[in-house]
Amino acid sequence: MLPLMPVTMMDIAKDLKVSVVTVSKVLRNQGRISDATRKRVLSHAKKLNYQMNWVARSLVTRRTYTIGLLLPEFAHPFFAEIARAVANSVRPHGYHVVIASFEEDPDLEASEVDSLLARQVDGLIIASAQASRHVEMFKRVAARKIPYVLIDRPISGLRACFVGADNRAIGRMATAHLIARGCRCIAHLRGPQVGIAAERLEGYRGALRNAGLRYDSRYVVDAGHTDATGYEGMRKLLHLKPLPDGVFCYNDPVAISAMRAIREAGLQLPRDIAVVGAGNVHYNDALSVPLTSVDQGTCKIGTLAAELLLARVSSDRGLRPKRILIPPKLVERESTRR
Amino acid sequence: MLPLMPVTMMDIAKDLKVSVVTVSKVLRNQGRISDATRKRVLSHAKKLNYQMNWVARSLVTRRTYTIGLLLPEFAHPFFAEIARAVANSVRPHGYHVVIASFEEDPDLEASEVDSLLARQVDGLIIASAQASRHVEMFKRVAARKIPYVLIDRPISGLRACFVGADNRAIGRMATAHLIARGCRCIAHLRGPQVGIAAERLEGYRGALRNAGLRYDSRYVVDAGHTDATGYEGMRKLLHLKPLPDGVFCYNDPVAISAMRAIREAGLQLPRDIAVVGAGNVHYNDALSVPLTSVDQGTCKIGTLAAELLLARVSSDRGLRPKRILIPPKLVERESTRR
DNA sequence: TCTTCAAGGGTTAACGATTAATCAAATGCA
DNA sequence: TGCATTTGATTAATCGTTAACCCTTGAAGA
Repeated sequence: MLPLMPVTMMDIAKDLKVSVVTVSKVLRNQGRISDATRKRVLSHAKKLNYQMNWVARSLVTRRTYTIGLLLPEFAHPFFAEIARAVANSVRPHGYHVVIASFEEDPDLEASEVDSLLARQVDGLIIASAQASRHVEMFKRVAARKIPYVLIDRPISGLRACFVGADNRAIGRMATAHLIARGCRCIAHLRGPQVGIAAERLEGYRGALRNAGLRYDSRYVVDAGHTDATGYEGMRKLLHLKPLPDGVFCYNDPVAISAMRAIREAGLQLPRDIAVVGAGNVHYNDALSVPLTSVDQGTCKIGTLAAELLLARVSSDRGLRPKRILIPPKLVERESTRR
Repeated sequence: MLPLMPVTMMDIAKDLKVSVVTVSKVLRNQGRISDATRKRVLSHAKKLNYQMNWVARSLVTRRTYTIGLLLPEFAHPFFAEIARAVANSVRPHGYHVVIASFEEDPDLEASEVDSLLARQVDGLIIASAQASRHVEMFKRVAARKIPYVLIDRPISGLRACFVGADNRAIGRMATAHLIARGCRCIAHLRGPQVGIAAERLEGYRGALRNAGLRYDSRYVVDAGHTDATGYEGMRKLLHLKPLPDGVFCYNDPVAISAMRAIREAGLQLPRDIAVVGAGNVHYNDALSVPLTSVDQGTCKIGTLAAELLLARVSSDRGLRPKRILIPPKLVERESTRR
C-alpha cells in the first residue's frame, strides 16, 4: 500500500522513534550516527519508498542543483545537440536542466532569464540574441551572483564566460581547403547575422589573402539562413562572368540548396564547382553528393559550457571569465573531392 | 546598488512597515488590500527589483509549475521538435520544463523518473522505452498522484494518457499512395522497434490487401534506424527477382539512404522505383530528388501532450485516461511523382 | 574521584513564502 | 448612541529539510 501523500522524513522518524534530524543525517551520510540506527533508517526509508523533497532541501541549502538553459529555439539541430550535451554533462553531478527557448524574441529572452532566476537556478547557459539592452540584464544576473556562460553568440561589452565556435577559423579553413583542392575563384554565400557571419566572412577573406587571391565583393552574396534563400543566392552567383569554381557556404542547409542550384544549371559537382558547408549536420553523408563541411564541435560546445558553469557554481569565489573557442575540424566528402 | 542577497518579501515589508503577508497578498492580487498600500508595495517591489522565490512558494503551495519531459534522446529532430512544442505550449501557463534524456537506457529512464518526482514536478511527459518493469514504475508515479502523459511509444498494460502518431494509418497511407502512383510491387524497409515499426508494417499489409495485392515477406527488410543499415537494406531489395517498383521506408533517413542505393544501382528515381518516407524532416525539400513523406504531426504531438497534461495537473479529480492518435498527412514530392 | 572527551543523539531555529485565524478600526443601520 | 458588519492588516502555523548547538552517557586518563 503506497500512501497518497509523499513520504517525508517525519514519517520515517515517527515509525522509528528517532528525530527527523537523525534521519536527515543518515540520508546525507553526515554527522555521527551509530551503525545500528543508520541501518534501521536506511532500510525503513527503502521500505516506505522515501524520495527526498528537493524543494524543501533547496530552500534551506540555497542550492537547487538545477541549471537553466536558454536557447533561441531548440528544434534547430545545432541547439538540440547542445542541449543534449549539456544535459548529459551535468547529470553525473546531480544537476537537472530547465530548458527555455525564446524563439528569437529578445523581450521573451529577458523575461525568461528573470523567470529562471526566480526559480533559483544555480547557473545559466545562454545563447543570447545580442540586443544592446541585454548587457543590463546580464549585470542583474551577475549582481545576484548567479554564474552564467554564454554560448555560440558572444556579447560585446560584457566580461563573461563564453564558449563557441571559432568562426574566423571556420571561414579560413573552409576557404583554404577549396584553394588546396585547386579552386581559384571562390565565392561565399554568407549568413545574415552580424557577429558570426561577419567572422566567417573575415576568415574567408583572410584565406584568400594568404593564398594571394583577390577578394571581389561580387562573389559574396547574402544567403539568409533558410534553404530557399540559399538557392536564390547560388543562382545569383551562377550569373557572374568568370564562374566561381568553389563556394564556401555559411552553413549546411544553404550548401545543400546551393548544390541543387548548381546541378539544375547543368554543372558537374564537384568538377565544375566544389562546395563546402559548415556545421557538419548528420545527414550530410546521405546526400546524393555527400557534402564536405567544417565541423564546429557542437557537442564540445555544450560539454565545455556545462563544465565551465559547474566549476563556477561550486566554487564560491568568483573565478574570472574564461573564453573558449572550439577549433573547427574539416570533414571532407565528395563535394570537394577532385 | 543591487544587494548581494536576493530581495525577499521580508525586505519589502520591513521598509514599508507592513507585514510580510500584506506584501504577499499584494503580489498575488489576493485578499483585501487598500489601494494606497497596494501601490506602495508594488512600487517598492519594483524599485528593489524583487523576484519571487519559487522554491519557497512551491514548498507551501505544493505546486512547482514545472513539468518533466523525459525523452530517449533529444538530438533526434523528432524529439527536438516535440520538446520545442511542449515548452512553447506550457510557457503561457507559467510552467517551465525540466528535460532529461535517458539515451535509450531503461535503467537510466527509471532513475530519471524518480529524480524528477523528487524535484516535485507537477506532471510528466515521457517517451518511454517499453521495458516490462516500467509498468511498476508508472504505477509508482500514479500512486503519488502525479499526472503523466506517454508520447510516441505506448506501453501495453497501462491505462494511461497517450499521444502519438497513428502508425497504422501512416503505413496504410504511404503504401496506398504508392499504389495510386501505379506501383504494383511494393517493398517495405521496416524499423527495428517492436511497437511502432510493427504497426507501420501492419498498415502496409492492410493497404496491399485493400488493393488486392499479394503480401510477400521477402519484400520486407529490416533497415535498422541508422542511415548505413538503410542503405544495406535497399541493396538487398535490389537483388530480388521482380524488382520492386515502390518502397515504403520506415523513416526519412532510411529513405534517403535507400534513394542513394537506388541511384548507385543505375536506376531512375522515381521512374523505376518510387520512394516514400515517414516523418517529413525539414530537409526533405533540399534533396536532389525531394522525398515524398508522411508527416506524423510531430509538433501536434507535443502540443496536445502538453495540453492534456496541464488539464490533469489543474483538475484535482482524476480525469480518465485519454488516447490521442494524430492522423498523418501525406506530403508529395518528386520521389513519387510519375 | 574528578575531569575530559568522544560518540550518538536530540533541540531549536531558520529558509521564504502561503493559509487560516484573528483583530482593530471604520462604517452601516436602526 | 449602540451593535453588527465590513475593511484592512496582523499574528500564528505550516511546508519538509538542514545548520548550529546542546545534552547525555560511558570510558579513558590523571
